[in-house]
Amino acid sequence: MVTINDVAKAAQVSTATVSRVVNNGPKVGAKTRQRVLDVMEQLGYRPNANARALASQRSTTLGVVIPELTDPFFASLANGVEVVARNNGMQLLLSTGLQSAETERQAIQLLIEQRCEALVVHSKKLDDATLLEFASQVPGLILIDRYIPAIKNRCIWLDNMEGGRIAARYLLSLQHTQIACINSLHEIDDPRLRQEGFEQILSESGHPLSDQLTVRNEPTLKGGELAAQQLLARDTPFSCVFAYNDAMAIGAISVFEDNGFKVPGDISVVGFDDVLISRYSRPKLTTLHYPIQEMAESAATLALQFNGSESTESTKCKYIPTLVKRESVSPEQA
Amino acid sequence: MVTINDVAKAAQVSTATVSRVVNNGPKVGAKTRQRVLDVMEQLGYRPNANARALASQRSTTLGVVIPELTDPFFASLANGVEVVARNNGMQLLLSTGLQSAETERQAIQLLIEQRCEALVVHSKKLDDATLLEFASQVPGLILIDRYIPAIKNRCIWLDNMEGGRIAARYLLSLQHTQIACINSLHEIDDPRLRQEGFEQILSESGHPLSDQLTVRNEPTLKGGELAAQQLLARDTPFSCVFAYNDAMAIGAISVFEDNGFKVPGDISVVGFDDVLISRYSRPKLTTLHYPIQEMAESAATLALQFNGSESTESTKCKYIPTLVKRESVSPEQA
DNA sequence: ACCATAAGGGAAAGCGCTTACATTTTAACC
DNA sequence: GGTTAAAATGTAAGCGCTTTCCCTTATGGT
Repeated sequence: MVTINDVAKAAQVSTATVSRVVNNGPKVGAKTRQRVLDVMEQLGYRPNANARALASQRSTTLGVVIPELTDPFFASLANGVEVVARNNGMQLLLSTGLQSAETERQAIQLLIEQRCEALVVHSKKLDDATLLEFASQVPGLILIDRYIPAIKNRCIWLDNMEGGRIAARYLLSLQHTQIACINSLHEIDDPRLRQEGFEQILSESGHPLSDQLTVRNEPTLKGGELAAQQLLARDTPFSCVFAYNDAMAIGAISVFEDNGFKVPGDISVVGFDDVLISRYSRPKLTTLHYPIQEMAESAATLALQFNGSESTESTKCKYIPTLVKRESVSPEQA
Repeated sequence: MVTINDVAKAAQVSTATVSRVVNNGPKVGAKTRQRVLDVMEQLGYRPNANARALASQRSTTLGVVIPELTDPFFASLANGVEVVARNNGMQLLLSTGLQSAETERQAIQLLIEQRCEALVVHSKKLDDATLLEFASQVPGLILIDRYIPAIKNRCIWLDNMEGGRIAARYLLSLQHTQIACINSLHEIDDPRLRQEGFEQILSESGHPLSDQLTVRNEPTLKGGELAAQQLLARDTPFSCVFAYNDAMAIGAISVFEDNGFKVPGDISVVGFDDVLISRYSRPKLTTLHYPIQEMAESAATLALQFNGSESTESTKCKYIPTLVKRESVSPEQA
């Protein structure tokens, strides 16, 4: 590969001047600049980002850790970070955590080794202590979808509990009283918090959530199908269900319909996340919008400025999901 | 950040020795190694990947260029590359091309500047000449979903025409004769080739594709809906449609059903790509499986070995889509 | 004991840049 | 034309590593 030296020689200037041209720095005469530019073009010069990063002590990469790329939810998250990277002329370095603490740790470490300018981390498996440790080592590290009080201004998270409340209020407002809940069985905060908020409102309304109508399963399409079957097998009537996420909701809907229940006619279903498929499904899914891309963008922006100055405490950290009414919920018509 | 020098000093060895330990190199005694390891641990040493890349002239990053992250198809592609990266202890550097020639070019250039060890590029907008130019500059550059004869062993592509043929044969085998086609209006090869293969078989069978039953639109859910409406408005009866991709297929299905046609009862629909949503849709979509993740893995592997030695011509470059029969197609029952 | 040999470890020269500082050129003014 | 300040360019010291030699010790054979 042609180096800055080759360019310097060919253009009969010092490497310093070439460097200035490359970085659009000042203090370069118009003629010289043009000559250097021409030589660069002609030689096909591509500055070595590694050397640049090393010499300048700053890099043009933005790192992001997500569990997996193929989940549309995380793809949106990565996308949000990518948008910010692009807007700042940076590159996206992506590592997947694959749902295991050890891979999550490795992913973060690798990104640190790459000396990313900033890091947006989605970690559910690593414990607070480990994350705090990383955060203390890396200034531009921001956690997304996670809340750790000690570094609360470096966390961007969704108010899951409020999400549960919103769903509950909505269902109650439509006169539903026999309410079911399909939750994830993963041992993370989200399922717990969503259900907690949900139950809270139901209890307050005098229609507490019945254990009979609460089931857990994998937070996937398949898991939703199984959960729906369990629910049906309980033989306790219900007119609506609050699902942990859109995938489970859609899985559940297909089982309900296969069993002769119309959605939303006989059973209303509300999902969570509002990922793309909720718009593709039939009926289109009523769900809680999780503004993940927006959150990711804000996380990345925050990460970038955190790295620079420690100021600007103004960023919004807590996001509230919003209800998106589509076609999978109707008033109770008993 | 603590550097190799700090470690060397603390462990009372030279940086060369530390380097050897880090790289698991030979020529370092067991005791020394352990001492260095301890110091590294204690100081929280993280080798600087940029410096490493610079000094060793090889990097641990694998670059990938895709149009966008949020499209599940491309997410799978990126995922395939990520898998290979992970298996080789490397990192994924991702750039999106955003469907424009200029951004595609920039994306590639940026990755070159990062000195990725290998590059998997999905480009539809850049012309052959530009791509050839890049390919000649970067040994480890592989094109995916694209075929350029001059560098055919560095291309991994799908036989779109054969895909069209397979769809056509299948539909014909079910006695369909009034056949429609919903295609993408993008000016790239894929739509053209798929339709070409499709038409070829139909013509051979004596039931050539009618212009009346061919419509084009954006290759999206919305585009599929619009296309279906156009088709319906044509007032020419048809019993099945071959859609450009799953999104269009699903969009079309919803319009058909909204207009009182049962799928597959009245109208059969076959999609293309077999992305996740095709399994979430109702009815589940019969479609042509595009083994994009597998192709991406193979592309990344190829890219990596190309970079090393120029040998191993054995890689499979052409992939054939396979028919996945699900629920959106039934025999003609006229 | 003696020397050959191998094994462990160090010195130092880069890798391709950036950048503070020094130097030269140019332009501007009286 | 001479003086200066400003503008343009060059010099060179790193950035944090890797890696080639080279040197110092053990080791073992005789």
